Amino acid sequence: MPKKSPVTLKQVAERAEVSRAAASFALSGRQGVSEETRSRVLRIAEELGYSPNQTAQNLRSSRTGVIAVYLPKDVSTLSYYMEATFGIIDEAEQSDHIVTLVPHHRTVKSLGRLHADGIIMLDPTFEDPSIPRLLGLGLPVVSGEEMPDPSAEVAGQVTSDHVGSTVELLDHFESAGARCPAIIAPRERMPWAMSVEDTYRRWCEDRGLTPRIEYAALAGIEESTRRVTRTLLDSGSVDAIIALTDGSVLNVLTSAAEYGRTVGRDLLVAAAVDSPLLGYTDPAVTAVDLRPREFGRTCMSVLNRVLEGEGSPQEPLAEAVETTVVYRASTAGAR
Amino acid sequence: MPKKSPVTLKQVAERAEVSRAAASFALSGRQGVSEETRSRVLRIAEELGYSPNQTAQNLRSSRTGVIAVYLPKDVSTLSYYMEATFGIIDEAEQSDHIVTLVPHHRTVKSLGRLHADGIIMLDPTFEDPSIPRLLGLGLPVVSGEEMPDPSAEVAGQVTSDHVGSTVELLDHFESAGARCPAIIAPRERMPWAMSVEDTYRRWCEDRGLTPRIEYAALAGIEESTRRVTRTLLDSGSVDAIIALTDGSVLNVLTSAAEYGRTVGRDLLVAAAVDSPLLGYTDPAVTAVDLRPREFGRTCMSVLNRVLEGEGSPQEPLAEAVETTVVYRASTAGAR
DNA sequence: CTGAAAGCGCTTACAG
DNA sequence: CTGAAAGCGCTTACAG
Repeated sequence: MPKKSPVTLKQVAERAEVSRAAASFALSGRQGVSEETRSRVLRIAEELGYSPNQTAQNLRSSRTGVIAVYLPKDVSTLSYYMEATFGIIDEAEQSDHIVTLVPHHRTVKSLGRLHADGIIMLDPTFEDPSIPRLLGLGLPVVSGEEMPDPSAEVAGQVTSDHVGSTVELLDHFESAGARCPAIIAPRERMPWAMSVEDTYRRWCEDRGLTPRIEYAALAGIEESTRRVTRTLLDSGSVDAIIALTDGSVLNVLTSAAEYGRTVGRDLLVAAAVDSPLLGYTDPAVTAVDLRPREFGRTCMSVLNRVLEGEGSPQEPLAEAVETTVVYRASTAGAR
Repeated sequence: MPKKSPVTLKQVAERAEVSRAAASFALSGRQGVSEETRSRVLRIAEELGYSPNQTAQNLRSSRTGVIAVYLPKDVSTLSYYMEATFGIIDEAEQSDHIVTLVPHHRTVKSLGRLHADGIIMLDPTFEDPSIPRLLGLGLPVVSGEEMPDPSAEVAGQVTSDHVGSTVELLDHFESAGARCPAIIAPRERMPWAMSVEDTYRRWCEDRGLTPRIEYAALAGIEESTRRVTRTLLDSGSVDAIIALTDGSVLNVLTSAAEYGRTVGRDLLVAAAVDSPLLGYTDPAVTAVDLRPREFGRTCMSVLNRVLEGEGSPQEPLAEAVETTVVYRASTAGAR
């Protein structure tokens, strides 16, 4: 296939017998050109298959046309992030931005080469050294879930109601007969997970229960989840578990089986993040649907508003995305 | 944070008291500037935190700096694609490209606005209407796994040895005592899956066995996998199953349990794609490690060679990535 | 070894 | 209502 060189504005203008400026005005819908000329230019542009050179447009408007998305490390098994990323992509099309993923191994130096109009950080973690570096780039940042450092100057923030969903899950456990719920949280401390954790602690406190919290590292989450699940089950009394990630909950099921526990009857299990897998495990697992696609779209639409000048570091834009608990067999209870 | 406008070449040149051209030469390591001048320019660039404006460079060199990656639809649960994408990203940094994902809903029109230097298609499927459109853009394409239409003019192709790994799995089944293996393939026809299927058919034929093949759609793969697994188990004779995707194999495990079959003993199960989950299910599932990260890197390095002028539609570049079967408890066999 | 100039494709004040 | 010109930041032939 011969690399046909793309049609330029100049060619459209020549064919339409107007100046490039006039052609540009016609295409952009700007005033200053007669209706007749405009429609002619549009028709010719269509015929020629003209598509403006984004690079030139970007240079002219001194923007990059790029949105950088930063995900936590070691999350390839979590469909949440892929869904959220596609949500961002959907919305980014509206503002003619392309979306690129920031690799994790980046050094300070290579980060300096990251040219973007804005950054979306999903689930920023406390220990991640890239986060301050990314913030230091001086680009507008929208965080999906809270920033680990609340003083970080983000232009916008999108959150889910983890407090509400956690209370709902715990109340559901309780009404299904559980008396000693535990949670398994990611070792990497992320604000959303800590919010779940805090909510859980408070819920326990209100009832005079001792919280039972175990941590599993995201790198090798399967292995560590199995280990901590055993720890929880060894203790004997635990009768319900919330695993914070969708992948790890599978390992809770497996470990439970080894202990002769029947999930959904004498051990209730739920996940703080839903995934397509969880509807079809045995038993199917109750989980919180965080609507990752919508979450991603919301992050990007907030960023678009920021890029248009809304919000400020003092008054960051904030949005929340609805969540829903999806009840399945794993929390049916003994009755 | 005040949006500090980035340092330009002009500023570096002025500080170094040379022309922009000289500064450019110094930075690019090109001849035509004294060593002394070069080191001074480099030092000043460093001091000022200069980073060339990619957009301007791209415009100048009439490239976009963008690689578009196209994934099959409905694969968010498959870690393979996320890993492969990050592999592509790693390698794309070498050639100063950023990587963007192509959304699926794109119309012909919006595809026209896809400005990229090249396209990497992972696991192109037969029925996907976007594929001919993407090919029609006239950009160099590297396909990860074969193209559905072998006459499609791709500039490069990266494959895994599915024939070898499938035979290895089947032989392993056989030596573990299985006599009637079946496979569950994605309904969306992809060349790699068909290659597994063909290999399976031939393997059966060689032994006078009747092939047992069921199909599961990627959209809702969990549900359909359970259904077809039941179909296979209802028949009674099936004693081994290869599920082609990592997500669906979990549903095979679940369904098997419902039928009172003990996976790893009276039912052997394996997956044609490994994932971190499979090492920690109960039992752990034998699977083919396709080295997705390396696969992605290879796709991008092939594309880089194409962009540098290697290969041609008549003589596309071809690379293969090694695979390894990872043996786990699900195929241990009765002995 | 270095500088002045042209140009990548676009948009937008500024004159007419 | 339209055209000529400048400029986004860079690179590279072309003169000196």
